[in-house]
Amino acid sequence: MRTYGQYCSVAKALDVVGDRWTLLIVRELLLQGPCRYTDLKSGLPGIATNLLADRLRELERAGLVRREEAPPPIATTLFQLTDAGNELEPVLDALCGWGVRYMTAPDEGDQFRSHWFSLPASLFLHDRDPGGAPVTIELQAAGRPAVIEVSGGSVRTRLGSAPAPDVVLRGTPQAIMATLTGHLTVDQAAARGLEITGDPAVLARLLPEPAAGPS
Amino acid sequence: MRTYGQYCSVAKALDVVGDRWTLLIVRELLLQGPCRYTDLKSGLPGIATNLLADRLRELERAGLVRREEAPPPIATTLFQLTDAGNELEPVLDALCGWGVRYMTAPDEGDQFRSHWFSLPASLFLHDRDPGGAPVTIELQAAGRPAVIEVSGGSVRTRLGSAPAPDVVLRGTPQAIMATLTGHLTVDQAAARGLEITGDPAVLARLLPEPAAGPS
DNA sequence: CGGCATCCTCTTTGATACTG
DNA sequence: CAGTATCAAAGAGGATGCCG
Repeated sequence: MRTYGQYCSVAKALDVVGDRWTLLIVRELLLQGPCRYTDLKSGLPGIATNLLADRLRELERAGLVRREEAPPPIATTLFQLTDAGNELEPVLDALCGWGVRYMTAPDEGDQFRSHWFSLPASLFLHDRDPGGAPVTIELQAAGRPAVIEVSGGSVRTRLGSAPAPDVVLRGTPQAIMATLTGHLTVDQAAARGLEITGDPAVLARLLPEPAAGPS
Repeated sequence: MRTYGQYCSVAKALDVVGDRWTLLIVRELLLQGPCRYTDLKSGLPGIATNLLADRLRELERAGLVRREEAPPPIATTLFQLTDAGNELEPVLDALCGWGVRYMTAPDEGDQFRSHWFSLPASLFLHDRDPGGAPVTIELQAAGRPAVIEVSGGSVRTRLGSAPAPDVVLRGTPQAIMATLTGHLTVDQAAARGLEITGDPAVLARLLPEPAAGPS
């Protein structure tokens, strides 16, 4: 394990989570909760299997990940974050917030997974009416649908469908992302192909004030 | 430039700043302001010079760093962060906050620079009496002294000495770090060799509530 | 299938030396 | 001062094999 050899908090943090893929593995475990090896691999398109195994071992040694042998009938290994691992969430949030500037059009060949909407959703959506009735928004992009559930002022996202969502957003990951992050207004997004059905007031309650310039 | 190929804000951020040394270079430019190549190298003990040159080029191409040829009489190149670069501060803050858990004893051979106190200082010190008189605290560890300046509720740190500091902390980087982050109370730190001179009330005004367990 | 380990190639890094 | 050049070592990526 190569370290920076600097007595600095940032350098020490990067000694532990600065290796390639490491923070993305933490992202998966944060967003998905306890995961099987195969779940991790499919949530991390592009990772080499030996690298995933290596990193999981390192994360375990560092005390960020705990490995649990689920008993039969499950009979599989589950990987989950420890407290120290969960406490990386502010780091992921900050990176997510800084990285949205690059979330314009996907690059050629970019992969996408619906649960990746979770971080931007909780980072950018805020309930302006925390006492109001709970609402759900279904997101339909490539792959599986996702649901944003808002209640009591908290915003949570999970994979799956809602029985009767208040709003459905259907379109490319890019269009949905731009709407969630406030990069496009609802009208602008609709004009670019985002299908919006349901109650517009729910979106007005949650979406951030859109930024100045369009695009 | 190797990318993760994932349409996710975190992955896109790491595509840009995820390489080894990159975030530490940003740290230096954030803490030190515009820097000469040599200043950067001495603030990044352990970096290979070709790697520093490579990274600076990449950071410039990515629009995080601007290179400026200072005219004579200075006649040197200055590297400074652009707005996009400066906006990485929340990422550095989050990493710093998460990394303090590893700031126990320095590892064998760890290097230290006094300006590295800046991040923990602004992260952990808070002025409980923002209307009170401005105060300064001088930190004397290895290398050059540093000064924490508190006024109008803001906490700033710079290299150098204060003419008449309200408090002087003198000791190992570890002892000072533990005190600033609230890992040790003033009394505990003093018992472990930290020399504290000046007005104790100033520290009480600024230091965080110390955590439960000692060490 | 789930959870890796091995083998091989290619790229990145680190250390050192040298230059305008 | 601000890098470039060189080279060995480490790490990443990809394919495939193995074992319960």
